[in-house]
Amino acid sequence: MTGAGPVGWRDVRDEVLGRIRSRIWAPGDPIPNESDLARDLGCSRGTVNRALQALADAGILERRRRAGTRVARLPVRQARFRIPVLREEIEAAGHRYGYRLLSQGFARPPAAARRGLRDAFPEELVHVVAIHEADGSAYAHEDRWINPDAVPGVRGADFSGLSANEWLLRHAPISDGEIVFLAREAGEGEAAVFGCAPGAALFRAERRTWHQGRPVTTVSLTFRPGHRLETTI
Amino acid sequence: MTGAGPVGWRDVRDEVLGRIRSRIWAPGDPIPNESDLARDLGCSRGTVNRALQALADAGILERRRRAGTRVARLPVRQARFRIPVLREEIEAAGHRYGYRLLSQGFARPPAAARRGLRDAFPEELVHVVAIHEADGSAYAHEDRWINPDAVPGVRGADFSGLSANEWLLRHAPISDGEIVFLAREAGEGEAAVFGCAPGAALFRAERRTWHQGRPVTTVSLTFRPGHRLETTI
DNA sequence: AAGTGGTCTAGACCACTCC
DNA sequence: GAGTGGTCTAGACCACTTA
Repeated sequence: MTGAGPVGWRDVRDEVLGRIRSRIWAPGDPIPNESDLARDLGCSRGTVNRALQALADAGILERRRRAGTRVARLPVRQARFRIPVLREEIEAAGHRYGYRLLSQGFARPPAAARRGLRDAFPEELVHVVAIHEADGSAYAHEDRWINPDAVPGVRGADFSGLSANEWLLRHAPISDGEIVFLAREAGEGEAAVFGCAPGAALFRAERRTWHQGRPVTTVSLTFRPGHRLETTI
Repeated sequence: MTGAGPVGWRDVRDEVLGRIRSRIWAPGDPIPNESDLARDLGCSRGTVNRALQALADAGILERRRRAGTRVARLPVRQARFRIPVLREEIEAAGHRYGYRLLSQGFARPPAAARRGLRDAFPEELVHVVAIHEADGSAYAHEDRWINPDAVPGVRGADFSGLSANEWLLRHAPISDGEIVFLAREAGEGEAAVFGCAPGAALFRAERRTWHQGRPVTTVSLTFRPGHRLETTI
């Protein structure tokens, strides 16, 4: 390295990436330790550390104490996507957001919903069904169960004006969650909501969240036909 | 803070998270600057910086120079998922992986595929169609177009034994990419491959990748009925 | 103009792991 | 035991933004 100018961690990252792409360092190969790299690149070890951590975080490098740093054999591609509140997603796309509460109650969840919550939770849960609209037509159908033991005050909440999603964001802390994406054929109800044929392929996201081990909510969001979830690597 | 013991950046992160969850710092509120926090928590500014950067990265905080750090009003949930090579995904699930090349050629892509590649690319592309199997039955259908200008040697590559996916991982560097997930109704060909009814809802991932602005490959992966993409928040 | 986060440095100690 | 990455520190300068 005889490059001029300041050396930031992004420069180090790009330099390392370049050496990997040009096969100077091939998949599986060890790369020099941080101190040597720092001397080589003309910066401090801290800067190299930051760059290599970013690359390890992205799956390009594998690092282990004492064992050193290696180029990953099969670079694990990762993608990340934001999960916006539906209202923001719709408004960001330039459409007018609408919300219609179909039902709000207190009931025993069916077996399918119970399975999703695992762990312990009361017999009866708050059940909310609603439609999110874009420019007046149905955008997504929401079917949600909320554990009142984990969310104080949810029994008295009114979800006719504010969606349960946004209400929960403000009132229920969350520590963990999982999401499942799948394709599903429209049932009679969904066909009516979306004005499509029964059996049409719909995109669905099922989300379950916990707070410190206690199930908080499980929600199933079914999107109108043609919905696409886009993300960047 | 009168806590004893060493203060690591994870401790700082957890302390800040606790104050947010207990509403000491509510959504939209500004939090103290890094120097004050460091003095308060009994550590150096660098440690605070690392913790706050992690929280900002997770969407919990919003930070801007001069303007300071605030608790995000609508915490943007983010999910991240790994995109494993299909062989690994199938083997990790405990199944036997199989691969069948259906066709490999050189052709003009249809309009739909051309649109996906945007930018400039040659008239004719390498076209690969294959099936990935789990325990002998079809798991995913792959339809891929590869830009020979961006991937030297792809014209002579043989994808009958090694999937194009793995071949490309070893031979084609990638700088950017995008993925789209959607639900789609099975056509005649897919119904035959998967042994399902035409019109069944199938989960599909479309991925496009570039290297330094040049399109490398576009691939459409259609999964067998019932496929679920799972991820963690 | 001034205050904030972004980053680099040089040094240090530690945890982990492989030999 | 020894070498590696993980992390903390104290200080410094800079870039950006807002008042």
